[in-house]
Amino acid sequence: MGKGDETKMAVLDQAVDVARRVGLSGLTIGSLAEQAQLSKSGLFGHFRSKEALQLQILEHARTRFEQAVARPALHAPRGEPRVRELFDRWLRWDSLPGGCPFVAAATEFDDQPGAVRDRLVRDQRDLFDMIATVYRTGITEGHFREDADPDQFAQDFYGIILARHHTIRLLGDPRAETRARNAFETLLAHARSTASG
Amino acid sequence: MGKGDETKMAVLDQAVDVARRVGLSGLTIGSLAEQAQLSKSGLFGHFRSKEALQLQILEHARTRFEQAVARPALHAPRGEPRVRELFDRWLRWDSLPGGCPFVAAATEFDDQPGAVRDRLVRDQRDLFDMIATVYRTGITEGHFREDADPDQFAQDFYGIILARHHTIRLLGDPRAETRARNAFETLLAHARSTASG
DNA sequence: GCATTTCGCGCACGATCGTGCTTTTCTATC
DNA sequence: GATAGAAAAGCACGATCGTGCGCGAAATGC
Repeated sequence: MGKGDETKMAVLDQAVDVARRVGLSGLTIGSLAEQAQLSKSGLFGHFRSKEALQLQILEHARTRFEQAVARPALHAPRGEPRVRELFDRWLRWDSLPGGCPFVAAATEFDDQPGAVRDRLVRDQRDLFDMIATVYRTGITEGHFREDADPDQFAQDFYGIILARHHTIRLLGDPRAETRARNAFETLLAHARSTASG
Repeated sequence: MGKGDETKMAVLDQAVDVARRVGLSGLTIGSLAEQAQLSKSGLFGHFRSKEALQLQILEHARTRFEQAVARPALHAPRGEPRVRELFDRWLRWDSLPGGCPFVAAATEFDDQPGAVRDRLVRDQRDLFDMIATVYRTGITEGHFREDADPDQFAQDFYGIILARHHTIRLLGDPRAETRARNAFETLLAHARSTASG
């Protein structure tokens, strides 16, 4: 990896952190350059436009998410343990300073058509699919009821995370963490085959 | 109401709609003036700064929310019917073009200290308190279990709404609506005294 | 160790941002 | 219908936005 890619990666690393706090459009090239200790044009040279920068930030964030959440979760035993690991790691991911960058980006771009939104949609869809898939393996493992809808589970799963995200980040209520875990336990209990009804 | 307040209200009406789509900081005075068919300075004169404008947009949005969601819900019979009415109207509120403006503003400002954030925190807290209170009356009415935590219910309630918000607005998946209602029914079933365990 | 590519900086551009000041146009009151 | 006061427009400001060009410095390949 040459010098160029090296600084580019360093910039993207910081950019993802900034995007967590101010979002993808709140992020400005000037301020990002200042934080990276680069000139505005020096930084700009690595990306050919702001939109390209935003896209690469998303891509970089996705890589980080896969490293920190998705891939490790898949190393847990199939079924309920894997679902738990996924949830646990997701909460930690969202607990990093600024929260999950995808949540910020999603609310920013859900009404602004373009390449960024398209990319975001793809990522979000993959996220949902992953939850549903992990849940499905729990069904085949016999941990969960067979008559359950994995997509329903995915949306419920994500709702718990989102509610905690909002409650902690805006209200700063630390009990949101416990409530999220409570909700998750209830969700699991409802999904377990032994609790089927 | 003089001419001034009249146009001011008209501006705020449009501003809330714009804020639903682009948020409070995405909103620019120039574009808002253009949409309101006013000159930039003509519009600006009604508010003394952009922050003041943002605060008044929030205030206006809150008024609208109370008219469309909170107050009508309180006219429903105490207990479960009231909770249902609240949920139903909230979904309709979030289904207006651009979605709930508070969701957009919350993710925008949860990391930016200032008067806007303070105001937002107060509103969000009131929202949560309202859900919890409505739920509490359901306990005293004997509709819900007595050993339930109203704050837990509030967070779960809001999570269902948020998940639907994200899924519909970004992924455009119409099934999110049904899933949200399913989740709500499950939440209620779990809260009912007859389903206590 | 030199030649060549790459990288980063300085500078400048047009546009737009939020915000004031001054003037004109409209409203409301007598 | 004249007049005082409010409302809106016109215009300009400094700042910052994203973006381009050209040059020196640094890294890379032979």
